[in-house]
Amino acid sequence: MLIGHYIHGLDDKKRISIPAKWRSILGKKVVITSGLDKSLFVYSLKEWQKIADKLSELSFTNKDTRSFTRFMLSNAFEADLDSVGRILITDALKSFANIKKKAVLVGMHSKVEIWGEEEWEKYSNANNKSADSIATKLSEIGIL
Amino acid sequence: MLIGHYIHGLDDKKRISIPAKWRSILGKKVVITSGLDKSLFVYSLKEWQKIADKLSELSFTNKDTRSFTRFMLSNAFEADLDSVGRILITDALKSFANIKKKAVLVGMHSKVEIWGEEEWEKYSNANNKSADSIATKLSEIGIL
DNA sequence: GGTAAAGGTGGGATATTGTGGGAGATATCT
DNA sequence: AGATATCTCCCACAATATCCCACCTTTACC
Repeated sequence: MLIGHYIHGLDDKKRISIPAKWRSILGKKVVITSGLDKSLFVYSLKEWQKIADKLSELSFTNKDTRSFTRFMLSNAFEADLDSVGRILITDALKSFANIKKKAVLVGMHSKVEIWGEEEWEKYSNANNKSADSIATKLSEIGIL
Repeated sequence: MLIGHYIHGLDDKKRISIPAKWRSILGKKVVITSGLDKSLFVYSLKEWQKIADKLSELSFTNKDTRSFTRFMLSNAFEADLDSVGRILITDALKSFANIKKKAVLVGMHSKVEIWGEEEWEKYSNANNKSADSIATKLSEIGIL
């Protein structure tokens, strides 16, 4: 289970370290793609396969599913962890998530999200304020 | 699995490089034809055979499937990769996809799409905006 | 608190890839 | 048939990505 968050820097070669704790879970190869809220999604090869299978079931003659599949696949990139556990962030993904010098890696169950530092600050600040009201909602529906 | 996208230039001889990562998947010979949304489809010989089989199963008496089959087959031709992994784009296909100096190669599971650069920009800009609808799609197929 | 291990960062050498161009073979037109 | 244009195969170069090793900081442990 991937949890917690880490702030790591991107070097000149656009590499970023995957936290050591997560490496055994993610494996040697991962797939990174554009996600939601200006973040990137990182999947283990196994998890990605599940998604890819579902996508390939969609018919390419339907216009909507075509554009959705293109969104998911065109920015996807199979990245190998190097000998010290880093992956490469392509230019396209880097600018999609608005990542500058530092990025935030967030553990989200089975996948990792990567955020640009500023974007993360903005998002989590806005979200912490509403955490109370979310907690209230959760208790109302009996989860917490 | 073919994923990601690359921007490559067409030289004076109308050749374009197939990304090195994809060559082992596509093989030495590919079939290129006019696709959907003003893009070209590139299949490995094996995948093309599947498509051709499916097309032949379609009813000849139906007007729509007839014209679709014609559309897929009439512009298809077999292209060999040269010694450094390039294929030739005929004038007909080049103008069909409105390819000028640069083209975008998009990995779509089992096939590659080739877009004119401007066309790709237009298309992806028009589609990336709707993150909500993407989230909806994701939950529909059970990813989130 | 000091020492050892582990994790994150940086940089250099090498191999690979994308692109351009040339020579020979093939086709086309007068 | 000859000349001209086109296509195909092959080689060369420059840019870039990949691999590998070394450093430095932080963490853990005695």
